[in-house]
Amino acid sequence: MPASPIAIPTNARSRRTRAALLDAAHHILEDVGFEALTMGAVADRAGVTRRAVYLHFANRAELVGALFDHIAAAEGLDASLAQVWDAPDAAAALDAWAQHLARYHPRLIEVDRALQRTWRQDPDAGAHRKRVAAEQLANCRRLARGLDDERRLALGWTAVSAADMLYALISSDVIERVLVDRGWSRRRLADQLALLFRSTFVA
Amino acid sequence: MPASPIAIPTNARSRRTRAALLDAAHHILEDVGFEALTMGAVADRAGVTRRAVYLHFANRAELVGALFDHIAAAEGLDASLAQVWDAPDAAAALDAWAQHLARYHPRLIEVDRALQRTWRQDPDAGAHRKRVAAEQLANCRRLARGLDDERRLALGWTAVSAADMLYALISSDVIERVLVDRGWSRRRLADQLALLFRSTFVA
DNA sequence: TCCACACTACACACCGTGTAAACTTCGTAT
DNA sequence: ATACGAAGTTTACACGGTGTGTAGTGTGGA
Repeated sequence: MPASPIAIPTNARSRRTRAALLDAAHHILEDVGFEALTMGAVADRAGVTRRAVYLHFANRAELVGALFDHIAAAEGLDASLAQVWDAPDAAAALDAWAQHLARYHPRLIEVDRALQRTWRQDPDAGAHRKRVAAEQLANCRRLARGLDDERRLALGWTAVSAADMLYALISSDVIERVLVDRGWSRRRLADQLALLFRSTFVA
Repeated sequence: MPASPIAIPTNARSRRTRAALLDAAHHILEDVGFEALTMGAVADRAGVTRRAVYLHFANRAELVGALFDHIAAAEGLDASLAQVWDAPDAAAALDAWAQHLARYHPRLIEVDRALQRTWRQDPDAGAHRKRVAAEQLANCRRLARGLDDERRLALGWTAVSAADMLYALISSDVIERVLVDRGWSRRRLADQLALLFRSTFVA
């Protein structure tokens, strides 16, 4: 049994504290990195007992999961994605997708890593992982299907295989390797990524 | 100071134990995953005290670093790579590279993840990380330069930017997402990856 | 006003890392 | 063949993180 997650509270005081905890976690992640994201650190930063954190999140995995959604909202995931679906055609959507990745993903890299780590050691945390993966895959499918519908999908790809490959390429790791290890700018990442997508998937 | 690593011993007994430890670690990684790769587990499996592990590796990071090399050798990294450099031209080398990734990387995914994790929480472990990254980058540069020299590098890329992008695409994460999450076969991965590389980088 | 619930304070068990010191066993060089 | 030194054992610690238990304090909302 997946250890029922703690429900989001209706109570004012609770909601305040919960938000403070998520904000604290967010800041720790940005300022120090996910290694420092301990229950104690979050509690301290939120001005609350470590014990109180467990009144809001059953365990670290649950906190990190909630944090992901919190940050996605705070950083404007939906707004960033909207620009993709607003594109006039599928090829343009792919360009917008590259821009979206370069714009949005870097902000999520730390959480993403934290998530990756937690859900591996915590079989329970699989639910959240699955949800995120499903959302990402859905976006990729939409892109690939768009190309296919417009008959602009490159030879050698099907809507399914293109979606899978796009899904693989979302990996924060790729973005980090280029941004951090190789010192690219986001702008450059967006351009080169768009180029890669176009030459690979667009006929 | 980077806490000088423990030298590889000449002593027979030492070498035997050290090998046993690395083998034990290797098996744990394959059978259970890197979460189970604790000093205690490795010691148990090698039939040795936990304390003895510290006679061979200063800390967990050093063990994992050594393990990486151990596995690279055991799984035949050099042989796998040789097939890339044997290719008749740069484009064929890129195909061979895709095959190499699909063939070799899956075996290293677990260690790679373990490494990623350790070197983040252990500033000391940076040395090993740098070395691996440098080797990977050198390979990518060689591929990109090969294309460039043959004037077959696609528009929009330079030898440097192509190398960087190839380097980013090595990420075990990409391979895992497609192999594990999407259920691709290695064969399929190799083919689609080759296709991606060719259409992106080869004029 | 009063009650449930959020939160605190303090305490505990558990696990993993890394270190310490005194002891035993094994390899090997003479 | 033996004696020496390195490798390995045993037992024990300190430390930091997670997660739980429980009695008591405060605060929001009806």
